[in-house]
Order: sequence, then C-alpha cells, then structure tokens
Amino acid sequence: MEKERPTYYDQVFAVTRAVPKGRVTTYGAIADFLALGSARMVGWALNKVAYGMGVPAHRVVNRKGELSGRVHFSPPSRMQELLEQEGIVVENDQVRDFRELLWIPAEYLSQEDFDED
DNA sequence: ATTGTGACATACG
DNA sequence: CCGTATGCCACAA
Repeated sequence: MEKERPTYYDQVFAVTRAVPKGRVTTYGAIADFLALGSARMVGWALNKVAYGMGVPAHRVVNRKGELSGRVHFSPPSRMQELLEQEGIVVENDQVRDFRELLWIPAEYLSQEDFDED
C-alpha cells in the first residue's frame, strides 16, 4: 500500500463532509478549524474535487453567504439547487438566514474527534 | 528555489 | 457599495 500522508485536500474534504444537511459553512470557518493558513486554500482544495469525492461543496459559501463557488459547478445553478434540496433558501445568490444556517466546525468538531478517513 | 494561481478575508479610501 | 491592496499558503510547472 502506498503510504499517503494527509494532504490539505483531505482535511478540507473531511470537514466539508461533516457539515450537516440543511446547513452551510464558510471557507473561513473551515480554514479556522484546520488552523492551517487561509480560506483561499479551502476553495482551492474544493476546486480540485468539486464534488468528485462525495464532498458537498455546495454547503460551503463565502463569509457573506453568497454562492461564490457556483461557477465551478455544472451547471453553475447546480449549487443553488442542491442547497434548496436541503431546505436552504437561496435568494439573489445568497443564503437566506445565512447566519442561522451557518455551521462552524470549530464549535462542533474537535481535531481529535474528526478523522480524515 | 522561484513564479503563478486561487470557490477567501480583512482593511482602507 | 466599489475598487484596491495585502495576507494567506498549498500546489503545479
């Protein structure tokens, strides 16, 4: 077996997958939980997978609650549809009651508790 | 090693 | 609200 150390992607994927249905999180929140660098890395990592590994990337939005990453979906409207399927209301490319739907991994998960695999 | 890139965040004017 | 600047740092070439 080829030994593979956890890459930054895996961290982001794991946390993203941990986001409860009907909730959303932000790049900054994930980055903060990982305590690794910046939110940019999160979006960049998601771009590599883009739902390819079963990662609900549609639950990740920017700090304003906007679907900033929808352009990376196929089609872009896919992101909003997925969110609406989970009961999230999206208006003007922004999540309604985003503040209430926001799920911060750092407040629910522990780096010890969460495993990458 | 260096440069370019990026689904962000924050600060400033 | 908008544009600009800077920080952030993993990864590809």
